[in-house]
Amino acid sequence: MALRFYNTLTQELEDFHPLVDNTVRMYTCGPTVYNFVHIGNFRTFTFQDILRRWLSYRGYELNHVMNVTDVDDKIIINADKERKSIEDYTALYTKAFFEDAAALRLQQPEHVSKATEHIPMMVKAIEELTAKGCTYTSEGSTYFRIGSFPPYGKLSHNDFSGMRTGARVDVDEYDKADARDFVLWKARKENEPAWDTPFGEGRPGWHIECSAMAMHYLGDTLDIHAGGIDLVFPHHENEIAQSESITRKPFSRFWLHSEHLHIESQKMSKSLGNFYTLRDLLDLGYQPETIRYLLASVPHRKKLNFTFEGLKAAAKSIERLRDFELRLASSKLSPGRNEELTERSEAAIRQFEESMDDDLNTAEALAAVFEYVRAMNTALDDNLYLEENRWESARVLEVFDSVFDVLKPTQSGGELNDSDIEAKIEERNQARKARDFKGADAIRAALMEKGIVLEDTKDGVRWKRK
RNA sequence: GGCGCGGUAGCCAAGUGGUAAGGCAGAGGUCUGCAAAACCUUUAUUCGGCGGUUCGAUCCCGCCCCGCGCCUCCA
Repeated sequence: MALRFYNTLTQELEDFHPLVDNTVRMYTCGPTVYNFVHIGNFRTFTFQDILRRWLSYRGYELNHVMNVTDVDDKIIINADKERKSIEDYTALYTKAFFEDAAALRLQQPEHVSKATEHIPMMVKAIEELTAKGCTYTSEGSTYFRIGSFPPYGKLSHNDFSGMRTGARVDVDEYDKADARDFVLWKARKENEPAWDTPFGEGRPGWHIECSAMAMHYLGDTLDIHAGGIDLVFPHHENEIAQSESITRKPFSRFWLHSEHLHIESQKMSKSLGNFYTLRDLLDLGYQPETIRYLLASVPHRKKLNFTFEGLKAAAKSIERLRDFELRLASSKLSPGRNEELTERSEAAIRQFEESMDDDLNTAEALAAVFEYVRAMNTALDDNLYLEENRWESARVLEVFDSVFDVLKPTQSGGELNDSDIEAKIEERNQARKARDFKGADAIRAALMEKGIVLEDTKDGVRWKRK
């Protein structure tokens, strides 16, 4: 089965191929850096990371642009409250965002583009729109005239004809000709950052930022545009209106949207106050990869209900896979190859690939891995697993981890280094040999105290960090 | 009201017109000096409700109930 994605634009699953050569031109809406982003936001960024990794796995080159919105209403208000400059204020949260993203093992897009560094591209885009008669000005601000773009609503599948009015409608503090119109350029206000342009001093509206930067780096037509589902309307709809009005070409071939992270059956959001940041969860003692696993384990088009029970389950799931990895590495195996297991390994990879190809069905892909692990454990128990099968299983885990990236522990730390631990274990083995179980148990307990778990197996003692 | 998504075991959740993946938790077992850990087995006659289509529906259609999202900023 070919790689396919559900496209919000067509509301269908479609086979995916890049338009030009082997490179996927992709744009994703990044954070607005007015605060710490929460793990609901990171669900979307984790989805985008899984998408990236799977496209890479499938042999495509990536040209991925993510914006950072570093000038907007909230930023201006918050920075003012804290009496910081916009630059200092956004620098803080931009840094925090990328630290958190790194902790979650999110790959960096090829281009991270800050809005404030791309004002000329936005100005050019607005001028082009004006030349095409798609704009008007009102009280110093420039607006996009929705009436000039008949397909408006094609992404969100909304029919806006009922809202079409000739009357002037006052919405917010701006004066628009039509309720649907949106601002391209906001007139300068007192104490706000502003850029001088042919159409007046001011700052960009949110939507033009993404259109301008996407087209600047990726050309007229993108292969994929992705973001959270709440951006479908109006943000992505507006991007289409702007870009396609300029180019008269499709702005993006595929639109991929991820569902929300819920908490107690409600959208996790800043405004509801029901959110956790990554830092919150790390402070509670959870590992970043546990959160990554949880966010990645449910397919992106499904709502995911966040619970601490779910988080603990994620941690245990990772542990099960790491235990298998450790068992593989530490088992004494007879020489040879079990062909049946070889086939089983190939089948596992095939199932994993087919699941991921199917609109990134991570839940099904995980099932393939866990079924495989159980089968191999059983074979190990029954001494049917042979030396030559070892690398095949390693390959299965490698494929899995090239996407999920959770097997390597984040903390290699702890007070004891490996050789200290090995020495203690040897000490305990001597005590056991001498039937000094009290002494042996004391060593075991001391290690346990430091987070080192010992397992007595038929192949000797195995240990891991808890 | 319009548009969109969903309701599957205690929890998180796949999935298919032919009789329910996987993970966690629970129960049993194996291993062990004991333990822990690990591993194995097991757990839904049933997929929100009612009709319909069909030889057969959890999966298709209709209606209803419930939850969520967007329609203003929002991942």
